[in-house]
Amino acid sequence: MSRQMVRPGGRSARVQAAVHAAVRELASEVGRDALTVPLIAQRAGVTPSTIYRRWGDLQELLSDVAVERLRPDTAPRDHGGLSSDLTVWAEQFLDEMASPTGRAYIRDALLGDPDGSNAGQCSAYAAEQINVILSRAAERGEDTPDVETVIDAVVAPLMYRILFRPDGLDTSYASRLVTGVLEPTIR
Amino acid sequence: MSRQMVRPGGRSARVQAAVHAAVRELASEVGRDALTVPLIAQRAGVTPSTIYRRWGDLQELLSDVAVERLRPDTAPRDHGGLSSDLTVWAEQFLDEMASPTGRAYIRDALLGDPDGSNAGQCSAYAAEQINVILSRAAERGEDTPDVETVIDAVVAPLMYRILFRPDGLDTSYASRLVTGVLEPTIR
DNA sequence: CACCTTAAAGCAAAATCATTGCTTCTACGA
DNA sequence: TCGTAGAAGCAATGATTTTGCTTTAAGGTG
Repeated sequence: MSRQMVRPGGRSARVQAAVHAAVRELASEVGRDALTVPLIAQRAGVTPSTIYRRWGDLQELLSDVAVERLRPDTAPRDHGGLSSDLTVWAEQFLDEMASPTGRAYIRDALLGDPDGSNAGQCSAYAAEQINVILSRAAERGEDTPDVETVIDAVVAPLMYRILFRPDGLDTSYASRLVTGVLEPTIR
Repeated sequence: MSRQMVRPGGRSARVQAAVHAAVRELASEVGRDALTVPLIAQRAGVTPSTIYRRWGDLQELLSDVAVERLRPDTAPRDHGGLSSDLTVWAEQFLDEMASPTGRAYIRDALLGDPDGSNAGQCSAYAAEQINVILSRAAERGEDTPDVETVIDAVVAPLMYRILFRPDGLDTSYASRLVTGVLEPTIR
């Protein structure tokens, strides 16, 4: 019943692809805020009622598209050590997510998401990336925190600030968080 | 130009109060998702165009109301010690925010918020509460972390999970986070 | 391979919502 | 007390959303 569970390869899949493509195209042409269901439908060669019946409303559609765009397209780079792997990853995560575009995607993903599954997917992407980094480090014999710890200590603070306090964020904050989780000290 | 900066005591203030009240009443009567601008306008004894002119759209109005409802109505209770003060506060914070109602308010606050000021206000509320707790502890001579640290280590993880992974949250998670920030240990 | 079944898409009308120009009201300052 | 300007009301217009019904096509069955 999930929106991703359409009959693959059939007309439904074509419509989904066309609609998603239309959203991405129009978002870059006329801007995220000018999107409307009828506009998207026209570009996708589809009737508006199809979109309303499948996605419910514009927000849910945008949420779907946002999750798709927030999926990492590549495994985190290997820099030969846990510390640099995590630092680079966190800095890049912050860069991408704190940009106006990134914030818009995050908000879209959170918004049209009654059951929280889309937001959960975003979190799962981050967890997966971190898991890759930690597993690699463990194979090297490094001592590693577990994924949940990194999420609490790095991802959560980054996300919190991106969403609630977008000012004064820079990459040094990300690296400080990573340092904090990797080198626990007595305060 | 902020929405709070209306002429106090005049007609504008009455309208604002009536509209906010209408939103709260209707939200509990027909449910958050059934709210529409015309419905709210009718209940508030106001024309829809007034709402559109003043707030722009439904989302911004809901964002305003949400921030108002997320404002703590009371200072955190004093339990005589930093650890219990913070633990109780964090558990209550989680309770309120993780409920369906609380999540809806958070999302609304984040949503209709082009400039991020409403979300920033929410964060400021939490920071203020924590500041009260920490100041009290400092006066007692307790050793305290600073507000930013508590936000990173307690508030951010709670918020992250509320927003991105609403499943499997319980009060013990909140107290674990508090313990973590107050009693730093070498992992 | 032809035929059924059914989920999804198209179509079009109706309802609802959003926008806007213009008028009227009222709080505030001189 | 009066003038002014910001805010609200009103009403017409335009856009979006919803809905009943029809048509299409994917996937299963004999």
